[in-house]
Amino acid sequence: MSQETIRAVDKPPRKQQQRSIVTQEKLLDAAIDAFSEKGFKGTSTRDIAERAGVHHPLITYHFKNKDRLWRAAADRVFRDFRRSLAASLEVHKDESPKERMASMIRTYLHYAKSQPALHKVMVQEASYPNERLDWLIEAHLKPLFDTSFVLMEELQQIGVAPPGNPKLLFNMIRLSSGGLLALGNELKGSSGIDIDAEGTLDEIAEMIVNVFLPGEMRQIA
Amino acid sequence: MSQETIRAVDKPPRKQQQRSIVTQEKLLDAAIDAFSEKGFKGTSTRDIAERAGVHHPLITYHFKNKDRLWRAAADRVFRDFRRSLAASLEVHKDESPKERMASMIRTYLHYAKSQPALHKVMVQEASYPNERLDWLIEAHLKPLFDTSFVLMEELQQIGVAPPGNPKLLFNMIRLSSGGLLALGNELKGSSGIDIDAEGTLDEIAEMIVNVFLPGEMRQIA
DNA sequence: GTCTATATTATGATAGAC
DNA sequence: GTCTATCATAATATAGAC
Repeated sequence: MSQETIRAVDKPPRKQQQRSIVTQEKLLDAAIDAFSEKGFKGTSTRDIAERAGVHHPLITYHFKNKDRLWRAAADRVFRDFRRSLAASLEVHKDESPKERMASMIRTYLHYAKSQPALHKVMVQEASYPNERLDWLIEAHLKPLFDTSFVLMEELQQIGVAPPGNPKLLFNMIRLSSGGLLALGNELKGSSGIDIDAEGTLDEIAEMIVNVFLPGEMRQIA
Repeated sequence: MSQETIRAVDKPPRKQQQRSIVTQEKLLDAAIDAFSEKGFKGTSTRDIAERAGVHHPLITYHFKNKDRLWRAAADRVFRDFRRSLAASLEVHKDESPKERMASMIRTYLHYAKSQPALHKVMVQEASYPNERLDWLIEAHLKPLFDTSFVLMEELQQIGVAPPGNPKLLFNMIRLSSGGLLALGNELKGSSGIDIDAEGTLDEIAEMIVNVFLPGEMRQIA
């Protein structure tokens, strides 16, 4: 008794809790992969459990049901990405708007390469109206996009980005970037583009900046 | 007996065959919608039969199995699109390369708006390696893309399109266009963009041409 | 060509032993 | 916290009546 009390204050988590966290992480990793590949309906919880190397009733135990597992998986992907993005924005916060947007694009590309679910999950769920999509928009997409729209407008005002609806322009950047990575399986066959080849990612980043932010910067006052 | 023989030469299809075609068309329409929304695995043949207002064993009767129904549905979408594209190319065949590509983009946008499955099916199947994707690439994507790559290079040579890998550039156009239409459900909530609003499609077309084909045409010799 | 009935397998979720 | 056993439902596909 007293031993346990001392341990609880000293070494924080008990062995049981540690193992639980490991199981949850394994399930989340597997869920992210499975859901991004086959969508919510196309994925079975048994498949997820198998990928995680875990018995399938444990999903109910840790996440209550399939829907909550999906949300937990999406949370992890988007929270993770937001952290990467915030770190990148912090590093470049004193640079020009063009440099800041360019580094956002690079961060997005690199994150989406290591975690294709970022883009795939959005596309899978957006393919028909449903509650998960509504939740995704409110919880993650809107907060993420709103700051980008402001930067986009700024870039148009100083003549770096082409004119037109800034929200449309931003979404075009996002869809080009995410789409090229999400369609890796197809691009090799249809276009001879190998997304995994050395240098391809940088080539894509450079081209996107070139196309969407072609203007030279005008000095402000 | 003799009546039937005369009819078979005169009025071509028998009543039975006509009804069969109608049933097949209804099933194909339903299949295109369902597969593009929830992917191959996420769609049940029962759902397709219900949407078509047909008893589900009829799918086996007309298409043998789920896989062949999917291929028949994809065939219809892509064949249809190729016909639209060919018609458009024929109309603009004597115009400048820039005008030809611009009209290709407009054709793609208008077709993908009326038939979102064109883009959605590609994205759904490309999300993980599988046989249907391989078939789609060989049967439809490669033939469709190869001619576009040539035109893209031409546009770069005359300074209309920005430099860089022309295949990458073409895919960016395709993903921006198709993606904006396929993500209609999301864009309204995340970005306040209403894809169904009067004029939005033209606005998108204009912006894509602006961004990807910004150069003025140089006169050749 | 169309339908009902059914075989077989997969799926989400739960109960209860350890 | 983990496992086995199990239930109810839904899926693909087939057989055979009409």
